[in-house]
Amino acid sequence: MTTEQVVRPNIMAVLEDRGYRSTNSRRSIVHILEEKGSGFTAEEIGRELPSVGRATVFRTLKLLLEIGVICRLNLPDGAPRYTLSRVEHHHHTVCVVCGNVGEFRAATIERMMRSLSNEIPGDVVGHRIELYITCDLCAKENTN
Amino acid sequence: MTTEQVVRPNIMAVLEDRGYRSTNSRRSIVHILEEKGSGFTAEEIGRELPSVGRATVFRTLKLLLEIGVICRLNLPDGAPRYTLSRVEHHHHTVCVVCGNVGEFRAATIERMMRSLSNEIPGDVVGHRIELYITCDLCAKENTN
DNA sequence: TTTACTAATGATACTGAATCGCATAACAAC
DNA sequence: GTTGTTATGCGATTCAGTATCATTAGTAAA
Repeated sequence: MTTEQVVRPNIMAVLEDRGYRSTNSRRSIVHILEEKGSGFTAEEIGRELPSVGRATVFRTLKLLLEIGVICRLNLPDGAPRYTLSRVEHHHHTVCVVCGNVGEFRAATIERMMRSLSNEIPGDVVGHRIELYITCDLCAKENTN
Repeated sequence: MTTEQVVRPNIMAVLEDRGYRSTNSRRSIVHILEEKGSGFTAEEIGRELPSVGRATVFRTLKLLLEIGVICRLNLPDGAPRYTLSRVEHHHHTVCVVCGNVGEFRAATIERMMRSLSNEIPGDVVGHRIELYITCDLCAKENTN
């Protein structure tokens, strides 16, 4: 399994490379994302940037999703949460207590998913795995 | 892997056993669910039952979710879809073309998830797996 | 460094899914 | 039937996300 931090590409550079403009709003949104890192909602970002329009927040998140630098997590309840995506293909751990989101990768899972393809009626084109956990921090707080 | 149909409990009986009333609206909603079986949205049900109030459709689906006879599937886009849940613990296949939802169970997955627990920081309390596929029907239509 | 083009923005209105509050209706037990 | 309570339908409301559109601000070229 791999949980190490991977050097994150300069997000604004990625945007510009794709022909998108480097604007004030985008820079400040990206800045917040890099601060927060994981598990933020669109609303949270809007709240921290009152000068940036609601629509722009959503537009920017959509853009970042498309170019793959963040990913959206549809938890069973509540608004979708976004996470900076550190590694190419990965899955998420979600703490059921505090809602914090982590990333992990496990080669064994990928191998197994590929072997499942033979047993599923149809062509498997992708998969998504979420692990629900109580994170170490929340576990500790509970025992105190 | 297990894909066989399992005898489904009488949903209305389950409701009544828990002290909920057997009402007209609930009966007709449950009836539709049993007809459709998988991959329906709340809106679809409401459309087929114009005499039943919107709120009641949502209330009933929520109730059925709570008692575990259906499950909700949050696909990356569009409204959540519901499926009758045939077996206790299972996962879903979603056709990326037609949106049809299937169920599967694989002991190997469960074993692996359990072994993953040792490598994840925190206590794993549950998991959710979705396989994205193109189903046989859609694959066939494409080649024609 | 101006000019000119066009992408991006913010404000606002709007959509669509889901929930809330409430007066009324329907159920279950007697 | 009578009664107490649960469930309902309606309409208003919330909340995430999108569409529209006039205006602004990047960008590249003159």
